[in-house]
Amino acid sequence: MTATDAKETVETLVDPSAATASERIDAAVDRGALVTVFGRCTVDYEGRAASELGPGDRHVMLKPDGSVLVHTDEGQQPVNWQPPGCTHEATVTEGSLRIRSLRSTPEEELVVTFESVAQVSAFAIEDQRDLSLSGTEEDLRQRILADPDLVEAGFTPLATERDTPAGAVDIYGEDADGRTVVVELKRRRVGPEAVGQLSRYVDALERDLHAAAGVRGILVAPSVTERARRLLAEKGLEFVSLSPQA
Amino acid sequence: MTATDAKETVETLVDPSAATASERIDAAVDRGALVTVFGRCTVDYEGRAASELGPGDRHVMLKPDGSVLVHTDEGQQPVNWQPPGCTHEATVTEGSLRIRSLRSTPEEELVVTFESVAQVSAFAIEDQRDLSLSGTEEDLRQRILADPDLVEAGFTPLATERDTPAGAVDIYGEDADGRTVVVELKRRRVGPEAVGQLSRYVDALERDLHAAAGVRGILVAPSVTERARRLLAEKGLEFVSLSPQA
DNA sequence: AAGTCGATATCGCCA
DNA sequence: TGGCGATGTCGACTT
Repeated sequence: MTATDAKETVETLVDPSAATASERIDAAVDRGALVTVFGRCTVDYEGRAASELGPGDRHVMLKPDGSVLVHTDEGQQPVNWQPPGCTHEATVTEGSLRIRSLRSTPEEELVVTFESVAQVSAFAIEDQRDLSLSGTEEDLRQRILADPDLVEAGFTPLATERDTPAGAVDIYGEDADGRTVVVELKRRRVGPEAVGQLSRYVDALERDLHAAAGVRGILVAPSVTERARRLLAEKGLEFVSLSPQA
Repeated sequence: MTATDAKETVETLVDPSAATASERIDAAVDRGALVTVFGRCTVDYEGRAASELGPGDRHVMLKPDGSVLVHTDEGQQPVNWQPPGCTHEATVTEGSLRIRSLRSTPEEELVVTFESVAQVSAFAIEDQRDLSLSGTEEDLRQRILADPDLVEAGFTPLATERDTPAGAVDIYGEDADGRTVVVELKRRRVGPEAVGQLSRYVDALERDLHAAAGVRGILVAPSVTERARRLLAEKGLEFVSLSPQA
């Protein structure tokens, strides 16, 4: 029932007993393997919220960093999970395989109880994880800092992440007339929330600087929704269409 | 190299050739199985953003609903993915297994190229997926509707999800003096963002109702950060401490 | 299909 | 560790 490849990178059990599954899972977790269990199970969670999930076929993944993912046949998101930093424990409880995952701060518990186990696999895994990602808000920031005229002719950035009582402003600067400008960046089309965010920063800076002259607020994004456009107009805020990519 | 359990719920290949892996993956996807592939691979993504991921050991999951998840040894979130609704295709390209996943609206492509394949599994999966979850914002709403005095003595809810030009208000009602009240609910401790949201609704309603008398805004959450507390005070908004659970 | 907002959001950064 | 905001956010619901 055990198949191990030449490099010992994978160990797989098919239809293991609860006792065998439990032993192998604990051993694999201890040696830092990524473990998967497929079978019919129920799931109970209690922590920030609480949930119960009745019987069904699920794919459970235990990662070396202490995270747990319970996946059904649908959805990109797991139906239940535990974040990194948890401790896992596999036991045989009333004849069934049970996997229990605990974390603290906040206290959270996830329990998966198997009615049957079709497969258990343990993978030796190593990864440099050097993901290079483009098209982010940071790329949009760099694009503007390299050429501030993209926002407006004569715009001069003075700081990024400038702190205010309402949070940090993406780009803080001044226009050709020397007026203070707050720029809020979004990598994609935005709705009312982004307007609210910009508005908060403008209010906070006007209070902070005693700027009776007024602080200009510019939302930079590829586009805005109709509702957002109206909110911008009502607040006297501006919009400049720009994408992270040229 | 093939192990199939009595119920044919799982089919697993260990160290398959690229050709064998490719065939079995396509066949399994076609029959609606959940497919996992473990091996050394690179990942390329292009769509809303773009990313490249160099060689490393990863666990790839293809779901029957068309989603793809690429997991490394760390993190609850996949390092790369594709949402439900994609079409998958496994091929042998230049001698290597390559899995390509496509979606439209927006156009997005994910390509996983394997240097080596340690294991391929196909799982027959069925699930009712009847998750019962408690401790949500909806629970907090129900708690208040059942006993409005929890917000304030004499508070009368008149509508939930009442629409305004700035979005839908969680609970819309009036106080003992007949003044309009907007209640924004949060299931957990909140920061400046929630204050901005409540503020937007209050502004929009005052404009909408020509309420010169003023609209009261109440944030209901377990707690608020210091910054949020100050923003509430500056905007003349109120806070009531309440959790989803009694 | 697009808009809007909740989420056990997660994740990364910074004080 | 908590606060704060971005995310290829996802997912659910409504229009």
